[in-house]
Amino acid sequence: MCQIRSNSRMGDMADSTGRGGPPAEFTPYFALLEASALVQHGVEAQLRESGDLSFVQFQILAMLSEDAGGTQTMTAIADRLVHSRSGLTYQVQQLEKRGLLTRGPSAEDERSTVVALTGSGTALIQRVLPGHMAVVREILLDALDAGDGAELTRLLEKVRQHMRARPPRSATRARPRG
Amino acid sequence: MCQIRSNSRMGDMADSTGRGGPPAEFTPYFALLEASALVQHGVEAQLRESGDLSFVQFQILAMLSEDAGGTQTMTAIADRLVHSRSGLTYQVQQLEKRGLLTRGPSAEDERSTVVALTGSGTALIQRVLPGHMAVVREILLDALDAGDGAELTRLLEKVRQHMRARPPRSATRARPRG
DNA sequence: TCAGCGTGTTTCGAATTCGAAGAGTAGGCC
DNA sequence: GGCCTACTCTTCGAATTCGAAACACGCTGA
Repeated sequence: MCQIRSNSRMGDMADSTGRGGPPAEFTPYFALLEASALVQHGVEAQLRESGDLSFVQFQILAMLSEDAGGTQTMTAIADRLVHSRSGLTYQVQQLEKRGLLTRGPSAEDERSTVVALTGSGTALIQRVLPGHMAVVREILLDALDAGDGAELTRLLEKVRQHMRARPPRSATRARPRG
Repeated sequence: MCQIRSNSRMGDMADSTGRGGPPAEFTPYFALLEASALVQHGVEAQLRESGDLSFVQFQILAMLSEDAGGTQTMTAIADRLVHSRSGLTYQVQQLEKRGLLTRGPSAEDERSTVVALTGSGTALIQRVLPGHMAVVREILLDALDAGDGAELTRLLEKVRQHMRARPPRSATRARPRG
């Protein structure tokens, strides 16, 4: 399991072009990517061991388990995860093979596929969840006191809203008019 | 390009097991992963358009261009990126095919492979870099004022050091005896 | 010198990912 | 009704990723 070691020298990137640029400005960029990668790796190991789930699979099951009904359309799931539609189709198929969820037609919109958690799926996610949360605490939250956690959330929320506001660059490109 | 939509309800995960757990505690976790994914997607699109590079490939070239000599061993690169050794071998091969870098034996340690940037590689990274930094500013840094950026860096640095301090969970497993 | 272990890298097979293309439904407009 | 655009999902092929195993070198100790 390899990981980003340090980002201090990455800040010198600006030197390559302008020689003496403001590298400090980009430190949050590298820090963000590195921290995220480290967290995700740590979490993946635990999920694999405890429930033979990839992080993506866990996210799908966890998202379904949030709602009482435990049903979502493919699009609703894809919009919240970082995977392509085709990639989601693949993973949902895998989970369906294992009997953790089912797929069926939607009553409201016949184009849609409704994904629903099964009893096995519910049981698995509930079995995995405590350990998952423990690992998240261990590798991430323990590094922060309450104030830091709130501050980090506030900053990342700003970032999220900023990025959500701009077009995804490759989805639903600017309509010809209006 | 699909992305995580919201994380507010993911916080209810705790309800699935304990019913009424402290979901707010885990908000930084989801916010971190989501923000990172959004940033990375935005950056990838630009790199693909401007230099036909994946994010990983860009990272490799950028890391090499940091040092004046422009040489690194495979392990040194892998330790700083989030890819397996085998994955790094693959990507370095791709870049070598394009003439952006070369591989050769190390004088100091004959087990090592030394990766060096070529003139083409240097030219490419310097051509791509300004646009890359512009996109990073646009999608990430513009969301933060100077103080926020510094604060975010401080928090992520805490997280990084915390995570770097613990064993990677699957590398160099606990030795049989001290 | 030889065995044995740790380290550095690549090869190999399998799993996962994406984008583009295809099939089908929804809704607006004539 | 018929057409056209938008939306939903899946299939397909290609690229990328990983872990385990293989391979090679370096060091230590007998």
